[in-house]
Amino acid sequence: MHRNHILASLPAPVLERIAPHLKLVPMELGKVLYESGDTLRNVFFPTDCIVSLLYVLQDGSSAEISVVGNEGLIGIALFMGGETTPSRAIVQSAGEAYRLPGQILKDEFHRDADAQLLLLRYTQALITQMAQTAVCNRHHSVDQQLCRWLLLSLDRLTTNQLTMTQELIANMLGVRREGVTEAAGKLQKLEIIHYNRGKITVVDRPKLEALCCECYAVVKKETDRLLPQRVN
Amino acid sequence: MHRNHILASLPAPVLERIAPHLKLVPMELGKVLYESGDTLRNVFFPTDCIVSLLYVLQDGSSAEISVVGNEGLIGIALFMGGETTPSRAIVQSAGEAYRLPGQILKDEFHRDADAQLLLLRYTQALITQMAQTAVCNRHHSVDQQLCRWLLLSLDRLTTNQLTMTQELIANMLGVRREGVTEAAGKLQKLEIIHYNRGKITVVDRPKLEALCCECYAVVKKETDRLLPQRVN
DNA sequence: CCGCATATGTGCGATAGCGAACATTTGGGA
DNA sequence: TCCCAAATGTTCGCTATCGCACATATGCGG
Repeated sequence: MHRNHILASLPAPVLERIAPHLKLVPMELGKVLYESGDTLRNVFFPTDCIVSLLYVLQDGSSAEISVVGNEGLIGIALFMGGETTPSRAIVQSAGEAYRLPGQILKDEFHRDADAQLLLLRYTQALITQMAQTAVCNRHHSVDQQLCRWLLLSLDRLTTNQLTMTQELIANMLGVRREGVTEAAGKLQKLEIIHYNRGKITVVDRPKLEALCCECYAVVKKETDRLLPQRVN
Repeated sequence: MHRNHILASLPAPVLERIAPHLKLVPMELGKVLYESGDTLRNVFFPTDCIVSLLYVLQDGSSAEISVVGNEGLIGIALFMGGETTPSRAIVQSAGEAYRLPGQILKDEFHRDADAQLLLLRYTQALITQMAQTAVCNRHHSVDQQLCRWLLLSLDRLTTNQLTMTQELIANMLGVRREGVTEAAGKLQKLEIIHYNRGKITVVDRPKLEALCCECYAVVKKETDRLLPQRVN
């Protein structure tokens, strides 16, 4: 359970109480944890998977508004009192996560002040990520945003390789697949990444950070401030 | 105090306790309530003013990530545990607001469960607005976004006239002033709005809603669901 | 090891928005 | 009343991204 930073940071008594209800479940690539408007029954604490929160428009176009890995949890709407959200949560990188019935977390949220503070601070970090995404969408190029996206993913993985087609990345970024092809081609030419049929390997992370817009660093800094126990 | 929906919805005992600390203060156009990174000392409950939350990039360009009027409050980072946020809060439409020392609200947040639920649900509504803004920034035209922005402002005013130059709107939307001029010109030609040197009058709201992208309605619906006591 | 579904590459015209330069209008203060 | 700063209007070339069409490459299942 220590592999998820939120679980690892919960006060011992809280963890003891919820432990019996935690179940490690597989998270397959592409699995939808919840659809826009669904009533949330469970929350998920990723250990080694990555989940994207997407907003989907009526015409089917979409944009990723935040990414969740082992630094966080999926289902904040439960303790925020909303029960549902207008977003879709989809597994972007396969792995595992601890599943917990929402009510159990909700109970602890109201019972333990430290747990509550932790969850609220994580939520604020998530808010920062969403807001910065909004600005990034407005002002930065696809090239820069791809760098940002790769860094966000990299931070949530233990390897430097991700399994992800350009088509899927395009969906996340809310741009055309061709745009991603072009941006990724540039990065490959610069020997920063290497990719092949859905496998992307980042070979020069420093250069990736250099090409990226400031949005990545802003969010990372704020997340580290809010959740200092976080390792990544 | 009933003019702010959050204050109006607080449990009576809570309101009684905080009332002595509430001070009605003027909110002048352009006033910055807090800068990115500032430690928040007070929270503000607008009665008839509008405050924008902006994210500002290093190069000075910016984008509005949410709007707060009498349906909400400014300073959620206080009870979310962060104390600061990377955003700027600026008065977009003059008026008044109740100012409250942050610590007072924080105390009530931890003391009264109903007050806490209310504040958290408002925060979730704000999250929805930010996320939808991110998608809107990605996929919709300046024309549509101007409509959305006008509707958001209109909802927070008692009149159908707003005091706002195209230059300022451009800052909010994160686009060029000329882009706003063009979009506003179209709306004026269609007899939907009328404007003159910083005064904009909306004369045909239904048409404005028809031209707007879905983003406005999505956020409104979700806000109404989360905060049913809201009048607007 | 063959074939096909899937992933990636490329080219083209169209367009929205940008950046800059400059013209025009207008209302409030000296 | 007049003037000037502020607000709005207009033009032009430029670039990023789009939408579409189609070409090419490649790894997995039979």
